[in-house]
Amino acid sequence: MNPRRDAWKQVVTAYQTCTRRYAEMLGHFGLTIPQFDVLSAVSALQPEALPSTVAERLLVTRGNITGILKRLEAQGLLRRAAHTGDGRALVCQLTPQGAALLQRASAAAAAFIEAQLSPFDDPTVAMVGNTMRRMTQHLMAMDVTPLLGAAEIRPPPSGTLT
Amino acid sequence: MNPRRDAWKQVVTAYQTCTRRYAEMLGHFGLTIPQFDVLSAVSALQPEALPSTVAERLLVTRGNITGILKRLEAQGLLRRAAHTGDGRALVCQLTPQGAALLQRASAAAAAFIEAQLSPFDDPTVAMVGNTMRRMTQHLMAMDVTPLLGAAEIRPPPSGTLT
DNA sequence: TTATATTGGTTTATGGTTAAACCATTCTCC
DNA sequence: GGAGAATGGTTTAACCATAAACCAATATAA
Repeated sequence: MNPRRDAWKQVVTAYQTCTRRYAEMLGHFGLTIPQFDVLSAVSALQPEALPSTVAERLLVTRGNITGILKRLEAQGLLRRAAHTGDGRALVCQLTPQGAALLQRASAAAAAFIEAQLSPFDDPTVAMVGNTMRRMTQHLMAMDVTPLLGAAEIRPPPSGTLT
Repeated sequence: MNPRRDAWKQVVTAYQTCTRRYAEMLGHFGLTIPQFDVLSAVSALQPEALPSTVAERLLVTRGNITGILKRLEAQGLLRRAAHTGDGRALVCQLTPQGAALLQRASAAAAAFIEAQLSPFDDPTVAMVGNTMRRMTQHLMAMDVTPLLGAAEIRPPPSGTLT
């Protein structure tokens, strides 16, 4: 119908399709996407990978990271130890198994993206990337209040009913 | 580092940024993105909006839809009634409040996408959309097994420890 | 018709996500 | 040194999502 809106819909569909295939691929390593992302971040942030730094890097909340780290630790892929010198902080480190798994999963992840982009030539990829970079900038600066009509009188749902 | 992989990263970032702002916008109407999507689907599927049809349209599982419909019904935006003629099926219908809310939220959603795309001219938007459409096709057909190295010997996590 | 398969919907278990409240520790600054 | 702010981490409540098991009703087929 609207060709511009439809184009954005194609972006959404491609992203979602990619995410499904990517999750399927990482599943072969026993990892979810967030678990792989956290392992990667911890590895990249050595030797001082604090959970809060990982959260900031991945653009998620601290509370989110807590659970993922807990599960990775339960799987023996990662250890958390008290930070010497700051009683609040934890330091995360990959176990040898975690490091080995990450290495294999990272290679597969890189190959996945290569394969995903393989039908497209460099100028096309660059043009898409550049457009998306500008779009992110624009989205972050965008003011949504003028889009709301006179309609935001609805209170957030109060009572909780399962 | 790798310019092609970085370009895809820009797509991911733009999508995630868009999703955050979009959720923030719909929050002014007391809706989450999945709730808005379900309301839209139910409206579009009148007069025979079965939960399973909604799930198929939104590319999510049936079990997912159950909970969202329950919450929308608890908010008085939607009703579920037994299907006359098929004892298994339910028929979903928006309440007057649900229909009114959807109309206002839909207008805002359309305006959001317009605003999001406003910095870009038609050829640019069309090029991105077309590339993404082709990418979706390619992703769906892609075989991931050759990307796995010799590494998928890892069993899915067995024991459950919170 | 009766056995079997399919279909529509829900539930359960696991996991990701947020916002908000909270605790302990550290930092700032008077 | 001590009051108060800021920081690192966890917990809780709410929601979304999946896969798998399950139930009831319908459809298929023998």
